[in-house]
Amino acid sequence: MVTDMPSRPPASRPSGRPRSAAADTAILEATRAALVDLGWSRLTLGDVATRAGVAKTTLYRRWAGKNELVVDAVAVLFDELELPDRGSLAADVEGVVRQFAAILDRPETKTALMAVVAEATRDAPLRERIRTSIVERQKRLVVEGRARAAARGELPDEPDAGAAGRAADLIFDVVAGAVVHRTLVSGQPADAEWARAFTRLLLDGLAGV
Amino acid sequence: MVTDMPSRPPASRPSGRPRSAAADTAILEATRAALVDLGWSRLTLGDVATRAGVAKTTLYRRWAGKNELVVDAVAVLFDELELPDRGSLAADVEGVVRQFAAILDRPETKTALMAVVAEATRDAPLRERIRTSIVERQKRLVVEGRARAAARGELPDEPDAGAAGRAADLIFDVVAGAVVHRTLVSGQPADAEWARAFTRLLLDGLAGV
DNA sequence: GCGTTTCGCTACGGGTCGTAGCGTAACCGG
DNA sequence: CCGGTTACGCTACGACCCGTAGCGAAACGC
Repeated sequence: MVTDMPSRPPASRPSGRPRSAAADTAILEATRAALVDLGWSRLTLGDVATRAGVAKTTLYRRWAGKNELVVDAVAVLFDELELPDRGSLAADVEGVVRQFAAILDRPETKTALMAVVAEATRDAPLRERIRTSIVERQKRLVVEGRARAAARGELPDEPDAGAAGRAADLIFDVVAGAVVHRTLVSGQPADAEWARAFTRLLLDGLAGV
Repeated sequence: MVTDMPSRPPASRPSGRPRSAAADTAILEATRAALVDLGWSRLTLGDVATRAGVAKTTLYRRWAGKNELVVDAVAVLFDELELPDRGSLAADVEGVVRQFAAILDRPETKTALMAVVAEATRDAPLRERIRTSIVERQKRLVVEGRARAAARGELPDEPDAGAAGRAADLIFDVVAGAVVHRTLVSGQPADAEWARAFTRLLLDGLAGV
């Protein structure tokens, strides 16, 4: 979404014809459909506009380019992420893994996520956009699961806030990275059996197996 | 490399002007340079040909397209991977992490690796090419490190070959995935401190920290 | 020399990009 | 009801890159 809000909260009626909210959702939906049919590289903005029943110029008025559009189109899929309390740290870890795996199983995300990450290596604003709209939503689950485990007494309390943050970052990179690598690089499904084995490894370590 | 070898080993002299080996290396080198300067998306084959001092048609005679070319150009960087025996499992794990991190620190690999992986989700031959020329070279280190640890008695022997293979796959996805995610998604360096923390997590597990 | 294959070069049709320009539509205030 | 303002649909455009065809010249083995 393009955030060019004038910094005036009271009665922010910009006067004039308002942007069609229906067009926004239609465009994002068309983008996901195009990703499924064509993949990242063959996807063109002209095609998306046609699918959405919208003029190409309208698309360019709202998004700077392909990268930003696809990030927004895929980001909504991460809204469904949530972590019900399953009673134990092991069960919660497995729950997180299953959630990540389910999203990465969709063809839209398979082809789009790595592509935008690749683009983000040379585009700081895009990197920030990905961070806030995708990465942080995932990370929330990890932080939440850790807090629960600490409350249950399964993990030692960490008084140092800085160290706790670094630990959460590390665990997040391990969990998300493993699922992504398994799914996209190794090209094999992160199914229930794999999730169980990964959880055991994460909790008990290499020596514990 | 295009492997259109005629299945005739004896005296395979195809008669005619041989392909310039110098052109191959010049093209791959020019590709890496272009990746550094332009990144994946702005890289064009015409530009690579110009940089290499080679006609564009020559490039198309040897590689099917951008994907295949970049995979070959980046693959050679993984040749330097090796795992000197550092005496303990922890030290060896840290060594592997440092090696992966060093390669991912280069701007060529940063922008190229995720891009080709994204393309590979819709291109099975490309996936196989990546597997044999990049992934397997990394995986070798993990298998080797595990064998050493077992010989030292740091890990229990695994008589079942199938289970051992699955375990190696899992560990590889965890190690490589964590480094990749840390570097490219979280956008932070996998430095010595991080490698140490990760190693401790991998060996002792969540509870051990 | 002869056949064969590669090379450099030029040229081309086809596709996508991102933008400009125009007339029309929607919403607001007076 | 009527200007002011902004969004929309449409068309057209130059610029760029793609991938290939066709040519003459160069580099091998025989």
